[in-house]
Amino acid sequence: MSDLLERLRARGWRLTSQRRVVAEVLDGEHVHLTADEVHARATARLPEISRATVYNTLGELVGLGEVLEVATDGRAKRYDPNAHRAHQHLVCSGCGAIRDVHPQGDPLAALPAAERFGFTITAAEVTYRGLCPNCRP
Amino acid sequence: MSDLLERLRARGWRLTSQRRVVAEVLDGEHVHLTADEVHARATARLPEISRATVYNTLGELVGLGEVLEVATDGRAKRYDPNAHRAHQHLVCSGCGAIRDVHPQGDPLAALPAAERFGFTITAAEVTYRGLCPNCRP
DNA sequence: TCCTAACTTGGACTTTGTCCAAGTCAACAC
DNA sequence: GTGTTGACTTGGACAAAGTCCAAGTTAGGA
Repeated sequence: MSDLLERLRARGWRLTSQRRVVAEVLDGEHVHLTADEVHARATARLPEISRATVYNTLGELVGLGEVLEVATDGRAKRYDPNAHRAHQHLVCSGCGAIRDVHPQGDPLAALPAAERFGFTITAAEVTYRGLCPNCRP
Repeated sequence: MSDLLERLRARGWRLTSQRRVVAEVLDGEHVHLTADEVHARATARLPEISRATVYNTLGELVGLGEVLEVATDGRAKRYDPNAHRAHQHLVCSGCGAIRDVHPQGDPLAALPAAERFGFTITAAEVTYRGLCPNCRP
């Protein structure tokens, strides 16, 4: 995590307490928080941090490629700090739990040229849906 | 499309002019309209149709499996009437254009049991991202 | 220690979607 | 046809998620 702060400083980021707290909240594996959840956890450490700053900081981290934006349900976006290892997501249709998963092969390879309609394709995002052990009937 | 109206009637749907108009607006291939776009087009044919009815009707069509909900960008959901042929989506990062595409193989097969964390997986949604011919620099 | 551009703040605003009480009407029975 | 009724529609209020801005604050270089 301090790696992250170092990288950001190296890119000219001004290291404020607000940004530090947001970066700390987003530390770990299988972290997929909404902006509001990030704000709630950040507030626990820095009570006066504003919603606008959380949104700004998340947007900057996404722009820098340090955090991924994940839209699994059409509701609030989620922020995933695991940006440096390619992965996909497994989502429980019952409780909304999210896990990072690593499918075999390159999902891009499954799309033949004839199905690309002249697009220059750069990424493939896969969302697996199902029921987690706790939600299974 | 009248097939659709027949199927719906057979399931006990009351066939109102509002529902008919929404179903007509959602006719075609590569249709991925937001609820607001559906409302705008429906209003052109039936000026007094309300937003609430458009949302209700779209929700019912999704519940009946006649229309798919697609969340490609964390903004407004899109509604895809092509629900009876399995397909994935190709999205232009520049202009937001969406195409239905048909990758080879079953994306579910790429996820090994060890990566399923005890989930019962029922679906895999793939979003390919890139630039369409018009948006390429 | 000072300066200043960059950052943060709170609140207003927008977009997208949901909910509800009251009014309307499609479809069935006759 | 006509009447009846429960399902459907409506407009407006409300909620959730996110954006924008002018004014105040501050990190970090000089």
